[in-house]
Amino acid sequence: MARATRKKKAGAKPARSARSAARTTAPDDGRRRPVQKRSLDRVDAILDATAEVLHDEGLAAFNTNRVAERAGVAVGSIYQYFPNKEALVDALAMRSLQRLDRVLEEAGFRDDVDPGEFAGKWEEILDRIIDAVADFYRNELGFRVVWLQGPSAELQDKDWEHDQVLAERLERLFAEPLGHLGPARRRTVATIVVVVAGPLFGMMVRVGPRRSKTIVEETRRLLRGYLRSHLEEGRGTLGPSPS
Amino acid sequence: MARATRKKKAGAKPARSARSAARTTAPDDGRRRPVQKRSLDRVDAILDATAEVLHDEGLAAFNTNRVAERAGVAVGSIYQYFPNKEALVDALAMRSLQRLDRVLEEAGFRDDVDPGEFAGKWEEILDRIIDAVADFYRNELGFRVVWLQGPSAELQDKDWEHDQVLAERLERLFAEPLGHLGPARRRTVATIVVVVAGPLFGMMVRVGPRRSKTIVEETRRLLRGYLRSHLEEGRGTLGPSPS
Amino acid sequence: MARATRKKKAGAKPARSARSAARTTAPDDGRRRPVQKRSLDRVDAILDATAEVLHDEGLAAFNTNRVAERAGVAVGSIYQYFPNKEALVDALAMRSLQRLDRVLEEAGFRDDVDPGEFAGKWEEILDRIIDAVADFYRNELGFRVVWLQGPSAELQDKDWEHDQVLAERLERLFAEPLGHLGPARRRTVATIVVVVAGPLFGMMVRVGPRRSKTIVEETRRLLRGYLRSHLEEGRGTLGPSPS
Amino acid sequence: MARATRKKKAGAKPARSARSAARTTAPDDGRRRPVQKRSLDRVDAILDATAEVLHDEGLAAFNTNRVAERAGVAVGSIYQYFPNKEALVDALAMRSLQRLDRVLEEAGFRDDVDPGEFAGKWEEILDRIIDAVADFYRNELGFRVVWLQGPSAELQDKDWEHDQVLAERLERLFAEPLGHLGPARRRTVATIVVVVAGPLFGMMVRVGPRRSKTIVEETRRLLRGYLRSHLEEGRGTLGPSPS
DNA sequence: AATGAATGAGGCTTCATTCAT
DNA sequence: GATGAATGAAGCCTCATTCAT
Repeated sequence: MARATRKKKAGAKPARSARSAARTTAPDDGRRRPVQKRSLDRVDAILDATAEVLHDEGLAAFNTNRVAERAGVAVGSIYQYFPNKEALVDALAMRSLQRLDRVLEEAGFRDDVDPGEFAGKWEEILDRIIDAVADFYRNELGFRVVWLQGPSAELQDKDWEHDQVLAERLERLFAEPLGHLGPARRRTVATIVVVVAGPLFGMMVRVGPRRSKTIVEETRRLLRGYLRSHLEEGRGTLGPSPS
Repeated sequence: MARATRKKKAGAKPARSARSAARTTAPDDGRRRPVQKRSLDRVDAILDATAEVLHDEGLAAFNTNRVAERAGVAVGSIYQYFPNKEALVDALAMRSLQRLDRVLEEAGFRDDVDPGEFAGKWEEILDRIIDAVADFYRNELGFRVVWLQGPSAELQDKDWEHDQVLAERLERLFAEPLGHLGPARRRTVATIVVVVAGPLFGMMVRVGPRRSKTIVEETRRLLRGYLRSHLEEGRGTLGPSPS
Repeated sequence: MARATRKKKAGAKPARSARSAARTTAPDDGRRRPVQKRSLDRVDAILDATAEVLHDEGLAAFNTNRVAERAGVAVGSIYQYFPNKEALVDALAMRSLQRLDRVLEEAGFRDDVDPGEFAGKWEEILDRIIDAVADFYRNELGFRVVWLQGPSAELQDKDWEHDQVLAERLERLFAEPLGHLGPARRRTVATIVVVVAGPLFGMMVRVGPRRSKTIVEETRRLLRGYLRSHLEEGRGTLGPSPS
Repeated sequence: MARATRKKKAGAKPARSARSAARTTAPDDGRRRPVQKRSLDRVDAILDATAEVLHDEGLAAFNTNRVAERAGVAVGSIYQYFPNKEALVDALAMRSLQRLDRVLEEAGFRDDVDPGEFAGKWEEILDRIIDAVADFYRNELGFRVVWLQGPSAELQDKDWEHDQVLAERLERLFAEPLGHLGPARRRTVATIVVVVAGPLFGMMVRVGPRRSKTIVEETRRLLRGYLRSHLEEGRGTLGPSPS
């Protein structure tokens, strides 16, 4: 959940937590509502405004006054919840990351899944993930904006950490079928899958819907193929040929 | 998602690592000019300083006075050659891109190559490219800094355009063997190869040399596998199995 | 020139040393109220907090929120009792001044003393005053803080006025033995005694207890000597020599 | 001499030193010119403006924009020479202190004076000092303003240090005739003389010229008397009686 | 052409004060 | 009365850009 990053000297009154991460992706009623509506509380409003400003006007035009204006609050209110300008971007990033996690989990990429079970249907899950994340990239304004535009060194670290978490999860789920690779290589393989996916989703957003569809298919092929090549090697010389 | 990680903060003028990639590798005309040195003219010095400041101190600390100081010139001199601050980053980006092009061409990824000939030895060329670009990423400070760190919207456009150029070239070289794909899809496939390569090279730089080697191998496998899967499909049911 | 030295910076809630000097020493009415405690009512709590903040964190860090926090009340409550920030410092100053007056009166420096009687034992009373005031300076946090640190122009006026009141009282008590001086000069002499005493008390607080004792003695000598020189002049050529 | 206090990160280009401390007090031509004229260079102009603002509008109204305005320079120029607002006050204080030193030295209170010689004419020198310093207090705008109005904790430390320096000098000059006091007590006596003088000079400035004259006389009497009382004690039981 | 001091608009942040609860 | 979140004016400081030397 979005939560102000605070470093103030004195008594920290943590911000009213902004939750409702799922809201974003829940196909409430069939009609996809414009995500990023007027938020429930001020923190969300401020983060939404941050995303909007970054997206609409760019990093250069991103300043506290602009954000306050867009959020419909006074500048001072920003500092009630965030220690400084940078914290805004950080918090937005974290909120997006957590929303992404939610999306991934709903798509079946979860820690609590039985690895054996997962191995049997990973291709199906991969498909669902691709669709869900593509959707997420399209709708979560903050995500594109922060991660593709102006990540600070700290954010890049956070991003890398998050990638590692996802890679670990992937690794765990494939631990057995990829057992023939050493743990180090297995980890690298998992990381590559995670890392490579990013720009592909980015492409999907950038291009029109028609081409986007093609990219989804190619992403599927690329990732499936890569994983399969490793899985088959583990299974012996002869595996079933891919469709 | 993953991008380059940067950590250093201030001071510590690191080995002025910008090494004029183009010149370095091109024994242009017999007369070897002093390579690996402080740049020959002011513009280069300024761009080198730009890269250094961005790399060592981050986007936030990047300003004209800092650059002038690092470059050993007066602020005013910057404005002799560049209309404004942004132009510095743009120029650095373009210089890096040109150097990358040079590296790619030297590795055999050229427009003037005969497509037929290329088809026969593409895997070998791909390997050479991977090695060469990995090297480039490691050594060209400006490249990492600008492209992996804080690309503005404009730069992202430039980056995308450059990717398109490379994708077109790739597409042309593979025009015949990938003929069974429509031109649109063929273009997408080529673009994906180009786009996906970026973060992989980024990883190579980020991690230690040992793991970097593994990533190179996996990159090879990923890209070869992807291209091969398309190539084989075009060749009929049975293609020669890969080594 | 010399003024109180302050060093501490943040945190470290020191023993809430404000001790309601007036109450402390005045067994007002038989009912002993809890002394040396957190102040009894909000106004006192707020003024105590004002003194603490000024003392511990300095004038720059002195603000209404900080005071409210330290006092354990809401900012709004400050405005229940004080019209604005400045009024806090003013009120603290006045409270300290009143406490000082009380101390002086207890030491025998009173308006209701008979001048004749006073003339006979002024040296003894002066000694008592010096001891009592030195004590007061040491214990009354607010006093040091406000008067020795950053008195505004207005406060300086108040200080000056208070000095005048004390000087008048001194003048009245010495009216007869100093009759040979004109009233104007008599007034100046009295003022000088009062004004000069301030920094001497300041020194006593600043230095260690050993040196403080020496300063007390020298202060005694300085003031006694000064007053005596005028008194003797009035008494004719030959006065009894001092011990 | 006034000199910008700089703490900048990078290459410190010390400000154009502002000298001409003496100018202030030199009775050039009999007519006392309004001291604090338009200064010779920017640093002096800025410090003069600082003094003026502090004096005319008070500490509360003292802000960088106001100073820049008064000095007739851009805000940015202040930061060319001073790291921050506080440094302005510090520098002003130091400039004044150094001018005071100059005045004291011209009045004969110097380190290079022979102690024996000094002992013979100390009363005369004391008179000259009192006159000169009284003059200085009256004319050196910055001095009154900084030392009597808003000294920060740091400034108070500096002030105390300066007092110590003067006290040491005094002690040295009186080393022999006050030999009967231990060094510690001798030091205290000297310090008291220095410390007590401050508020007396302050008074001289505050009151009208008539009363000021009286205060000068009383100051003379107070300090002479105090020093004499110690000197005579050292000289045996019977010393020549003072005039 | 080179220099770098000067400029001043603009951005970040603080904090006195208000006022709805 | 008490509370403390909200407000937004005001102040500090930075830094892109100019221009006299």
